[in-house]
Amino acid sequence: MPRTKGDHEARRRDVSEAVWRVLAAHGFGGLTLRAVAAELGATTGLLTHYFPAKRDLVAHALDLLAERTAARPRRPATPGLAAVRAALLDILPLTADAIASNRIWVSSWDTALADPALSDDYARKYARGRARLTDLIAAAQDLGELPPGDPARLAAGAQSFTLGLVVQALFDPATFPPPRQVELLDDYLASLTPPP
Amino acid sequence: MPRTKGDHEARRRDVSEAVWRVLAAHGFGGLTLRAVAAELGATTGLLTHYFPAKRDLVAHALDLLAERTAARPRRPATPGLAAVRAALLDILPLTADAIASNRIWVSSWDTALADPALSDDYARKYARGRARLTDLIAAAQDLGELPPGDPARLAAGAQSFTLGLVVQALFDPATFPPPRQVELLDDYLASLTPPP
DNA sequence: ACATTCGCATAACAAGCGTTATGAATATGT
DNA sequence: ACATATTCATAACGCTTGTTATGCGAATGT
Repeated sequence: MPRTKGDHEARRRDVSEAVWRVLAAHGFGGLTLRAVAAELGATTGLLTHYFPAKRDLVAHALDLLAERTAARPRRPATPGLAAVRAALLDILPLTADAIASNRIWVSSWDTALADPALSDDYARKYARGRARLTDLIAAAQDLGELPPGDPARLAAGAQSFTLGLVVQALFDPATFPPPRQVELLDDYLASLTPPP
Repeated sequence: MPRTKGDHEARRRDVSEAVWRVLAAHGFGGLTLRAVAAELGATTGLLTHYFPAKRDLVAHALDLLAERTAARPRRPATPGLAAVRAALLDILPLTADAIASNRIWVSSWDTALADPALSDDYARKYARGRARLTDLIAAAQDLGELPPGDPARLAAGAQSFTLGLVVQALFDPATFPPPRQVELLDDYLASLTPPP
C-alpha cells in the first residue's frame, strides 16, 4: 500500500540509507535491487520508481560514496604541515565509520575497473583529491615546513602512501590498528622533512 | 564429444588459461562458469568435472593469481638498496602483463573483503610480502645504504606506498605512465636515505 | 468535487546463474 | 578382449537477477 504521507525527500533519504547498509554488509558486488528493497522493508517496485535501471542504482551508490566521503567530519588543523597530516589522517580507516566507508570504497573498484566510464570518473575523483592535497602541500612549503620541490609530485606520493595504507589496514586490522597507522603516516611525513 | 587424447595436464593448463583470460577481460566479478567454458570452447560440463563447485573455481583463480605473481620475471639486482628498489619495481604495473595481473588483483579485493576466510588469506599473503621486503631492507641497512631503524616498519611503509601507487596507476594510466611511476618510487626511496 | 497524476505493491517475465543427472565416446586395467 | 573408469557434451533443474506490466489508493490541481 502507498504511504499515507508523500514526503518525497524523507523517502529518498530512507532509500539512500538502505543502499548504504547493503553496501556495508555485502560490498559492492552484493548490491541488488531486492537486497536494498528488503533492507528498506519495501519491494523492487519502489526502487524501479526511483531508479529506472540498475546502472542508475549503481551511479547513485557511487554518488552516495563520494558525498559521504566529502561530508565526513574533518579534524581541524592550522595551515601548513599540520593541515597535510590532518587531511591524510581523515582518509585512514581509524574509526568504525571510516572502516565501513573505506571497505565500500575498495569493494567498488572491481565494478569501476570493469567499466571504462566509471574508471574515468574515478581517475577524475582521485585527481581532484590530489589537487586539494597539492594546495595544502604548497602552503606548507611556503611556511618552510616542507622542503621545496614540485608540490604535485609530493601530493601524488602522499596519496599513494595513504591509499596503500588504507588497503593494508582493511585486510589486516590486527597488524594495522589505528595507532600503527598513525605511526606509519608520521614516519612518512618525517621522511619528507629534512633532518634538523 | 570427449577429446581423443586424454592429455590431462595440458587440458588443465588450457582451463587455467581460459580462467585467466576471463579475469583479465571482466574482472573477478565476471568470473562465471559459462564465461570460462565459452573462452575454452567447451561447456560447463567440463568445468564441473575439474571444479565440483563454484568456490573451487574461485579458489583456483586465487591460486592462479598468487602463482603467476610469484612466477613473474624479476629484475636482477645486487643486494642493498638496489634490491629493494628492484623488488618494488617488480610490483608496479609497468608492463602490459603487470597491468593485467594487477587489475585482476585489485578486482579480487571485493570478493576477498566479503569473505573473512579470504581476508585472512590475503592478510597472510601481504604479511609474507612484507617479511621478504623486511629482509631486503635489513640487508641494505647493514650495507649502510639505508639509515638504521626498525626494518619491518620501513617495509610496511614501502609496501603501502607501492600498493597505493599501483591502484592510482590502474585507474589513471595517463597520469601515471611507467616513467612517472618509477620517478615517484625513486622520490620515495630518496626520501628514506639521508641527504648527503 | 472530480479528474489526473503520483507512489508503490503485486506479480509475472526472460535471462543468467550454479548445480545435477544422464549418456556416449574414449582410455585404462586385467 | 572385455569390463571398468575417465572425460566430456547435453540438457534440464531451481534459484536469483533486472526488468516490465498492471492496478489501486493517496495526493494534487482545478
